[in-house]
Amino acid sequence: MKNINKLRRAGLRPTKQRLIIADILLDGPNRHFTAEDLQDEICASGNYMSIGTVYNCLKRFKNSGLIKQVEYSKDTAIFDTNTTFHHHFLNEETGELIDIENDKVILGKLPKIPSGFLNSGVDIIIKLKKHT
Amino acid sequence: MKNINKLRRAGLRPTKQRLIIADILLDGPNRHFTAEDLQDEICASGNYMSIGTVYNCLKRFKNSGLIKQVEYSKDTAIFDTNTTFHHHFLNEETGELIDIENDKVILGKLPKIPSGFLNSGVDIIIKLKKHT
DNA sequence: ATTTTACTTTAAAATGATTCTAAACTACTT
DNA sequence: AAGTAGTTTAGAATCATTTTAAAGTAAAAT
Repeated sequence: MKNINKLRRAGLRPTKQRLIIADILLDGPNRHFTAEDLQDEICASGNYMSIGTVYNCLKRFKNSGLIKQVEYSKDTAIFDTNTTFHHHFLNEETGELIDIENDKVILGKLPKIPSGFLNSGVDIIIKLKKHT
Repeated sequence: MKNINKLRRAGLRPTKQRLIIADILLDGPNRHFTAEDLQDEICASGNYMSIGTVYNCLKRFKNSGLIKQVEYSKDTAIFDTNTTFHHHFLNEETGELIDIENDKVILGKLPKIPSGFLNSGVDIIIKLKKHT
């Protein structure tokens, strides 16, 4: 149960609800999920949490760097427990995302950054369709 | 007034409403816009169109290849009159998008595509913040 | 240990973008 | 000119997300 410390280190008050979420998200393998997915898992773990709290916690976790949010999701927000700098494959048929670790991609040529601005991050999405 | 032919070639019945939108979108320089932006422009041109029709037309225009939709927009759908294969700068503070033509970026190394799938397109977003 | 204070959770209402519905309309075909 | 298939419309419906205001709880101050 060291998630209480993870929360404290992240500057988050370790409430019962945040610990439930931390236990679900921060120990297992990386994954992509929606707020509703997480609420279902909370239920499956024998707990209950209002959807408002789920959204609220996810926002705090994100702002504290415990999770990330995938930037190019359409209708529903998708969160990501992989907080490293990385990219994604996107299965266009199912919407499923697969991580691409940063060292698997190299940008050989970059455009000139508009003057007055800095490059603050590159997101690459490789869309996939089924091979015929 | 050859937009009537552009619509016909795209397989769209050239209704009054679609022509109003085509005149606004398809003649000037490229741009990024939301459904609401477009409705405002329609008003400014002295016409009226229900927001449902604006959405409906945008969907048809998109499916016919007359416009594109930017894939990684958050809350509001952003459309793009630039139908070439290209990428974007994203001003993180304002949400403003700037096109990056395809030949300005080269991917020097690509990850292995998961087996059973084909690469069906790559989207690159370079986020920008103001230079301090 | 008790009180205080600030932050958190909750259910429900509110919001905002988008889609759907069913009726009225219009472009195209015959 | 008449038929029919596709389109527009206002308004209702939907869905994800945020806000609200009250009740609850962790941490700080007494």
